[in-house]
Amino acid sequence: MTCTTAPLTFAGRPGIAEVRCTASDVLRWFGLPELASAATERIGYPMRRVHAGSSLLIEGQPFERLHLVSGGSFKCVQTDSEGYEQVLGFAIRGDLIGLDGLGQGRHHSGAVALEDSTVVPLPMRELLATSHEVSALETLLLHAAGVEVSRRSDSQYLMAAPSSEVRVTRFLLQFAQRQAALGYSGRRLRMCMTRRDIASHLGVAHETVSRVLTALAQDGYITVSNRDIELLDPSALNELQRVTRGRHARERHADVARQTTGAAPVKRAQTAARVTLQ
Amino acid sequence: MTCTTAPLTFAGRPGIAEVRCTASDVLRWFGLPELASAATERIGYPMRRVHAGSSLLIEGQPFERLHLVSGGSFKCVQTDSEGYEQVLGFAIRGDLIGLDGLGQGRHHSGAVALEDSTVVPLPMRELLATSHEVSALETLLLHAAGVEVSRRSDSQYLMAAPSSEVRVTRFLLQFAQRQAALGYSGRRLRMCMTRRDIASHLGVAHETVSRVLTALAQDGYITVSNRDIELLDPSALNELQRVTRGRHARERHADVARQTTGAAPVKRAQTAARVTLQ
DNA sequence: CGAATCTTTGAACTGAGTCAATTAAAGTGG
DNA sequence: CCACTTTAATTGACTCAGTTCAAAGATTCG
Repeated sequence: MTCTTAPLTFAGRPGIAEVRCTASDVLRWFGLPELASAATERIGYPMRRVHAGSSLLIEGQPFERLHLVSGGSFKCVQTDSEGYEQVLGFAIRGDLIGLDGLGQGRHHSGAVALEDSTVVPLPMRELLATSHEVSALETLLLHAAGVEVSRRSDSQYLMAAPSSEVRVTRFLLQFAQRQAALGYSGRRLRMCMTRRDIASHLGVAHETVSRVLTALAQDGYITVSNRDIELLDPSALNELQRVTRGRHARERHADVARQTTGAAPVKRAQTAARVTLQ
Repeated sequence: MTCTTAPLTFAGRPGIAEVRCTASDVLRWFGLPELASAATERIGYPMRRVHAGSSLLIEGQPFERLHLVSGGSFKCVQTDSEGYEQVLGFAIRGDLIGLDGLGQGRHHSGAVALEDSTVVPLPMRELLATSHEVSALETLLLHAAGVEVSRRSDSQYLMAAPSSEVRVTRFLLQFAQRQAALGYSGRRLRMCMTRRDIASHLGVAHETVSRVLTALAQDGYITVSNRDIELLDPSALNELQRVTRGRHARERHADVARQTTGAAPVKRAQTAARVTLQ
């Protein structure tokens, strides 16, 4: 809930010089290192810490700056009139938060830190002014917007999946891919969000997320240890994920299960068999 | 599938001068009339016709221009490896199509005309060049990106709804709102898409869309005549739409049904009664 | 170390998906 | 303009995946 507007010092200790970074750093974190130049090297931004659980952005707030996540992670949420919190997505290092504000000058969604995190607040006014001289920043902005739209498409694709098993699988693969793109392991995942957050994002009950994860683990596709998930068989997961609405969803699924029967433990194999028999 | 790249003449008749519009027109259609100026008046764009059922954009195509819908409507789709067509959204007059291409320089989704339509193709290269002098175009671009992100959030909210009844209701209300914003009636809706398209967008079976619509009609909330839908009781629909995951969804629903019992025909009232009794 | 939150698991019920069949609408071509 | 085909929409019957409710572990955090 706290959202200090005054310039923050690192670790919240006043008197210590605040940590800063350059526009070049921003471009590199965002994934456009080739745009860094002497000009961007001269532009500096202060950084800001956000503690686990506190809000970086609140819905309805006027849009004044974007935030680049330089460390940690966030969930982007929209709270409806009943108090239900819809998770729209998760932001990790390199992601820009707040682009929805570009439309109406007001944020339509909030952002909550999932762990202690750091961001680079980028004042829009300044950014726009500078971008006329330094075209790299203009490119950054448009590129970011495009990436955000694409990412939302992916989320829509997630949520449209016919079965919750497919939804969870798609989510795992997408998350793994993003981690891999940052240079982390695409197999050993540390999930920074709760099951409830995942459930909200996928549009299912949180118990279902739990059940699907244990089911996938029983099939030998993954291992689950609390928030640590390892993808044992990404290609098999890829098959699972492909199942779509309309065409023989169950058959396909059975096929996949059958292929891995050797590795699949008893309980789950029965399910597959029962399905196949019909 | 056809996607002519050569400059088109109106109604496809060669020899007739092509229909053009100015950047001022574009700004007005998009909803930013206050940005039109003498400068934008001097910038001209040709327009293009797209026949019902043909593709304006194909997935994977390199991103070269945005398209402003000046008449008609489109569905934006993503086709997965199994051939299943996921509808990401619908574009009507004033909407910009193709913003997802800003990210990777390549379109991740396609666009298909739902009826005979007209668009204004805006070449990105030209747009970027001009925007350095005419800031209205820069504003347009950023504004459009923000609106697009917000719109996707709305879609995610749609798809996350716990029951298909809520999903369809939210969709109707959102669609009505967009029509109203364009100056059309927000009550009498002409749905330009098929039930299947709606179903895909909401992540439900197309039969379910049909059933929900007839159910809503039986309750007296709407009337349905093929693609013409009239919202009889928007405020009641608003109540329905508010139902979220987790808290007494059924109770709430029953409450709503009870309020309108007077107007509600027999069959549906029974349903409500049964629910209330539990 | 206790409180709170998160996670898992079980049991029961039902909403919505699938399959199937009929009706309606919209094209198509003679 | 009217048969004919094709596609869209509705409706019914049946079944199961997933929600809800409940309760027991696990983990985190003051």
